[in-house]
Order: sequence, then C-alpha cells, then structure tokens
Amino acid sequence: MRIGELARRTGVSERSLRYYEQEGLLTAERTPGGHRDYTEPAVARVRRIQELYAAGLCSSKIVRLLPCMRDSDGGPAETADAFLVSELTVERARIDRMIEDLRRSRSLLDAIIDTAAAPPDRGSPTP
Amino acid sequence: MRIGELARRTGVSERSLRYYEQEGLLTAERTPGGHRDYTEPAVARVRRIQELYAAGLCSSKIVRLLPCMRDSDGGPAETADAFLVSELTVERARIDRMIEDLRRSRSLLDAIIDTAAAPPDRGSPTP
DNA sequence: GTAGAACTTGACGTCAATGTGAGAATCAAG
DNA sequence: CTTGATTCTCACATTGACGTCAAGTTCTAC
Repeated sequence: MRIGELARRTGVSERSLRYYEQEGLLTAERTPGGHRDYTEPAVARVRRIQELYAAGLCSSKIVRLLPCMRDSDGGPAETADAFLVSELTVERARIDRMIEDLRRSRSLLDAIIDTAAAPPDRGSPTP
Repeated sequence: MRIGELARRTGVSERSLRYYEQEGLLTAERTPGGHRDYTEPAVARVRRIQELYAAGLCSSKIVRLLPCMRDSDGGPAETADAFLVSELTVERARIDRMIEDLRRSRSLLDAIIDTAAAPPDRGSPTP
C-alpha cells in the first residue's frame, strides 16, 4: 500500500511516516518511480511505534528496541543485548513512575470534578 | 524562602520557577530589592505543578485548575465552572488512555527483557 | 564598605516530533 | 497524451518547557 493509505489506516500523518523512515523505524519498498510501497505488517508496526512514543521513548531507543519485538516484520525476533536490557529496565522504571504520577493526577482531577458536581456548599455548613 | 532554596527543595530549576511565575502558576512576594520571596506552601504547589505537567497538561490548563485544588495556597478552594469541568473530564479520559498505553508499552518492555533474561534459544530446538 | 554569592530581566538556543509549503515527478484513469 | 490525484524531496517553521549566557542589581558576611 502507499503512504496515503497507511496514513489513513493508522491515523498517523504522511509527514510522520516519512520521518519514521528517516529515523530508521520503518522501511518500505519503492515503486520504479520512487514511491513508497508498504507491506501489510507496516500497519501494526506504526501502531507500536506510536505506543512507544506515547510511552516517552525517543526514536533512537525505539529503533534499537523494535527488532527485539515479535511479529514486528515477520522475521525472527532478535534478543536484546545486555546493554539494551539495562536501558530498557531503566525505561520500565520510568514508565512505572509515570503511571504513578498519572494516577495521582487522575485522582486530583477526579476530586475537582466531583467537588464541582456536588451541590455548591455556600457559606452555611450543614446545620 | 528565596528561589535558590525552593529550587533545591523541589528539584526544579530556577529557570522553571521563573517560568512558572511568568505563566501565572506560581506567585511570590518580593523583597524591597526585587528578589522573589516564597512562602512555605510554594513547595507543595511546585510539586503539584510538576505532576500535572507530567500528566501532559499544558500551563494554560494548569493555571485554571490550580485554584480549584485544596491546600494549594491555604485559601478556600474555588469550584470549577462547568466549562472547566468539561475540559477536565476530557483530560481525565486522555490520562486514562495514557495509562492504558503505558501499561501496554510496559508489558512490551517486559517481554523483551524477559526474553533476553531467558537462556538464548539458538538453532536446535528442545530435542 | 566591600567582596562574592545569589538574584534580577532579557534574549536567544535547544530538542524532538510534526506542520507546512514549494516545485517537480509519478501514478491511475479516460 | 492528458489530466488530476498522489507522492517525491528539501527546507524552513512551530511548539512548549526549559537551558544558557550576559550584564546589571541585591543580599549577606566580614
């Protein structure tokens, strides 16, 4: 499929897809004229890339991480070397902290929303 | 306390603290000479600001949200108006999605780390 | 009063993922 | 062949929360 279709199916802009290629995250065959021609697994791959970006990983981390994932492109999964593993362990800890922070922020918002939903308590406290 | 101490106690750079003030997130008295003089609750406030930034809220959202929080500066908490509540509800949903994404990414990393930790399965499958 | 640390404002730089626009080339269909 | 949609590359702009440097002022301790 070509870049427009991939963009529509993944919800990722064409610009970003080209950027992913530039960063080595995504590859594509080329038509004789030079247009990108993506295979079907590219859809799943792009979704995973987005997830990892959302998790706060930068492209250089992702590019080393992707080959270690199953089903990334049909090929057998590489095994992460010790250095990558140690980096990923750090990232995992960071993600855990992020989740904790998000939980706190979530309950903060909850409290505010609940307070606003409750009948506004003006002046005279429950008699 | 002055900006240096607040920076040390919160782990936030002086630059950021001035930026928070510029964005209306944080206020301070001034000494006769113009130096910022923070009160004790500023510490907690800065921490909360950081949490909300970590949750992906931008300064303009945070600045409207802070007055609705308890203990932010000792004053009574304002109640969020309907518009803010609707925005916060959207943010809360976004945070929920973020947490879900993070969980997925976390288990992705987990799988890779576990695979690398397991004895590398080279060629000859269990005879 | 004076040295040096801490602070001030202001302006410009950074970073990483994208947006955006120009101008040329390619593709699919009639 | 032609037209119009799509894609190409290249390059510059944007965003937001900061880093960083400069030149000047204030505070603190002696």
